[in-house]
Amino acid sequence: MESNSKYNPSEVEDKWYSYWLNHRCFHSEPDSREPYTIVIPPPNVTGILHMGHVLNNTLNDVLVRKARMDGKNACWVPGTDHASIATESKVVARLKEKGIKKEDIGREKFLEYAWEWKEEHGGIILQQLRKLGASCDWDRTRFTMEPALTEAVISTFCHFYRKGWIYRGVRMVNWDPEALTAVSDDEVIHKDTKSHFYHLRYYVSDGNGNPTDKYLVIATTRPETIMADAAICVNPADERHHWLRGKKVIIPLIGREIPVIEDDYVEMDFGTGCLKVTPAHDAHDYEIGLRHNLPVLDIIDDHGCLNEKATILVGEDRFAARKKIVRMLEESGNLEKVEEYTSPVGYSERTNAVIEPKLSAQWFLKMEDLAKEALEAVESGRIKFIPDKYRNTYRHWMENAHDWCISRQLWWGQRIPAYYLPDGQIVVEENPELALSAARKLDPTVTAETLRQDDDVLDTWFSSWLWPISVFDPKFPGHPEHKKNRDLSYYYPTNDLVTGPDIIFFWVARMIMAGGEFMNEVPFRNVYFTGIVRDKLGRKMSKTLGNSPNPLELIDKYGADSVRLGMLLCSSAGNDILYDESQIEQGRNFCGKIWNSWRLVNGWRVDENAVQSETSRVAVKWFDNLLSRTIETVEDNYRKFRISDALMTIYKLFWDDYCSWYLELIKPAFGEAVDGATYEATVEFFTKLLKLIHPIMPFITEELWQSMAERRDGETIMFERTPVAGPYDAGLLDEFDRAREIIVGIRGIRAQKQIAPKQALSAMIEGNFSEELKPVVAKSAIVDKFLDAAPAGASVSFIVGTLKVSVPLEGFVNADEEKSKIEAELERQKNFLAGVRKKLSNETFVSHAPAAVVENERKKESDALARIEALQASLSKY
RNA sequence: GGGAGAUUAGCUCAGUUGGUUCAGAGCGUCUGCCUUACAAGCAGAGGGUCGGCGGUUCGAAUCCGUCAUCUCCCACCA
Repeated sequence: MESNSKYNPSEVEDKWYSYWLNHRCFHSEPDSREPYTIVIPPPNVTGILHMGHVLNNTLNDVLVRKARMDGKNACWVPGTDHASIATESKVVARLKEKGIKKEDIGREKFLEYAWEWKEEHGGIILQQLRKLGASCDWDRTRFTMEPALTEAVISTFCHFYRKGWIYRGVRMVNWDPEALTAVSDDEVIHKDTKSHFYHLRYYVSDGNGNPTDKYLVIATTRPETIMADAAICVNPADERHHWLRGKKVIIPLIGREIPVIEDDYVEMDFGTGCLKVTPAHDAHDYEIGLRHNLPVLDIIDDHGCLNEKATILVGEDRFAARKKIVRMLEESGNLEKVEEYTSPVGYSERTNAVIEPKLSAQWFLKMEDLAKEALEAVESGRIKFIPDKYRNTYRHWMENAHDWCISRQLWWGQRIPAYYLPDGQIVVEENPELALSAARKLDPTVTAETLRQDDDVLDTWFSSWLWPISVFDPKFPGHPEHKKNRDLSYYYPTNDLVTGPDIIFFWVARMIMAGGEFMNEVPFRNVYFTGIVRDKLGRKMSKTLGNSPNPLELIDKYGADSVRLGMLLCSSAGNDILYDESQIEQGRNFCGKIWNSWRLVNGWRVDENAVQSETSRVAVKWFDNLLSRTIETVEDNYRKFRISDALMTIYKLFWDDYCSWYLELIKPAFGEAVDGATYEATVEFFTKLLKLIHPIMPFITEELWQSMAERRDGETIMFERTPVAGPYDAGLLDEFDRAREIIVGIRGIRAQKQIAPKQALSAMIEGNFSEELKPVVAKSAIVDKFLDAAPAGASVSFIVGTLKVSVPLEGFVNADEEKSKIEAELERQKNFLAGVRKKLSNETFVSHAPAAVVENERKKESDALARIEALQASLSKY
């Protein structure tokens, strides 16, 4: 086989991905094996791949490929999320380009456009994931808004409605008076805005609706809302206002009486300590209104203009009204003063209009019971969070869970299956036909035309919380048949979920709830939380900063394996990832190293009759033991989800131990052949290394594995078994480490004294050093002779553990220099000894510390003494 | 304002229940090498009183207190 001197990922990656697809290597069907299941966190259907996806899906793929090689029936279900808000705004923007407003074309036509857009651009991200090497079972690809899943979602709504957990309630929404729609909290941008703080006098009523000469002062930024005031509120602990208890005050200009109430919400040292309560136009005020049973008076219409309930300035825009009313208040003597004031004001992301808090009817799902069970699932350890710290966050939220507002004022999504009779009664049914017949039972005159379906759609999370269930069985999850579903009963619960901590409540918690409600079983065992990918300056990646690289360009430039490795290198669980292209370069370098290490071995001439050298024999034995120990470490890393540690462990094994030490030891001299035994061992080691790193670097490992031998069509490294750790001799590994230290020491002397690498040296090793490893030292450090007795001339010596290594260097050594070096080392050792002895002479230490610790101190003492003796012997020569 | 977490080498991070020869890794840095797999490489070297102060302990990077700085989540203040 001929191999290029450089690894070229672009030639290799598409070839093997097609090969895997053609042989359906990613496809899974239930069988007798243990399943290993992951469902993808579904990316937005119109999304494109960014670095966060790369991180998340690389981790998913590593876990899936590892499980597959562990012999499990691995299944990774891909799919996309309809993402109602994000997708709808994209479609709206696209229509806007054509000069079309969504209100003008109506719901049905809009949805046609939206589906068109989805068919055209949807799922691009799934294509992009293939470039990364993701081993998803593409036959199982799902979409949260596909008909079957939509049915499940609708049935789920009906289920909870019938259970009495879904109710209609009033809530403050962010109203965009220009777009005439409610927008989500995420779409509101808070900007510090200069405005004014108006101090207004409210005169106390005499009890008959007439003002007295006493008054209180409130401070407000929105004087145009005073007509909607329902009360004045003060803090009960605020003695300045106790005289107002039980009093009523009169709203300026309109003369309406409102009570003075007390509530802890009011800050005593903010403003004047008096708050005007306007339940219809402020979320907090609404809450206070509920507590004190205040009336709600809505004086602003959908366009942001005052309506007839305001009684004055009717029809005026809210900002125009503000200017006018200030003048009116000034004229009436109610305006005490005006302050400059800067406060955060919410603006619509889409229209930049100032958001108006507006009360509207919304649908809610009761969280109490669901949250309780979902909390227990994590507290009991049935679900593990990695890292564990997120349990606190989760607990805090679950103990304070508000009811879930599940309605959204959008069109792209699953429409709420609630139907209104003309008289306002509501029926909730799975489809319009059922709804009509249910409605007719209440009112026989109802027709399909007069029965009106709710305009809102369901929150996207109301479909994605079913994801781990519905990808396997899209029937309504509460359906009695669903437990018989072969896929669902085999694959559910899934094993691991990899996701970001930002959606722990939106998604993770709710999947746990749905699992508990419908399956009586958690949806996954482990949740691995990734960090957020940031640039190397720690900034979030964003389009506006332009600091987000295009993953596809990176894959093009460096190869998918390099990108995967680069991402994993810096990704300990739960920590933010500071991405830097140099990490991907490191991945590319590693690919080169792997590639070239095989070129070396593959280029050797093998002589089956040659006798294995002692060096090679020891090297093979050592690496075999090391491989076993390292595999054990790697398995442990995987068990603890320490993926970057697993990677680093293999990386060092491959590069340092295998390439730099092992291959250099067994490398035949120029022109010579390698013996058969060594060659076979080396090929086996290399094969194991490829398998170990395959889950992380699937492409290069497949390419090399395929090229190493004749493979049958359809064979793949993907289905090879993870190498297993055999027993190993820890003593041998330790002794080899000592040999390495000796070698590094001698090389260091060589570098320091500028002795040519090829010039052989002799050395004396004093102490108990394995005879077996002397050939290793000889070869790696270019030592041609081991001396038994101290040489007469000048030499340089150093200490490794309890061994003393001396290298005779007549002619290279400055005696004074060496002497002072030894003296310095002697001094250091004496200080060390003194420290150890101080500890040992401390009676409390000896009596309190465990015996093993004391014993170790004694060992330190005797070792130090031995070293001191050796150093003094060297010194005596000078 | 409430909550959570962090601070260890120039950078990014490990450091498992306090105790294994004066704290580890990767990258970067410095020095020397075109040594017949790889200069995207090889060999070698330097680099930290573990954020400050105080405490517990025979013993603290590790436990407690406190201060400082940073990050994230939630609420954003009439």
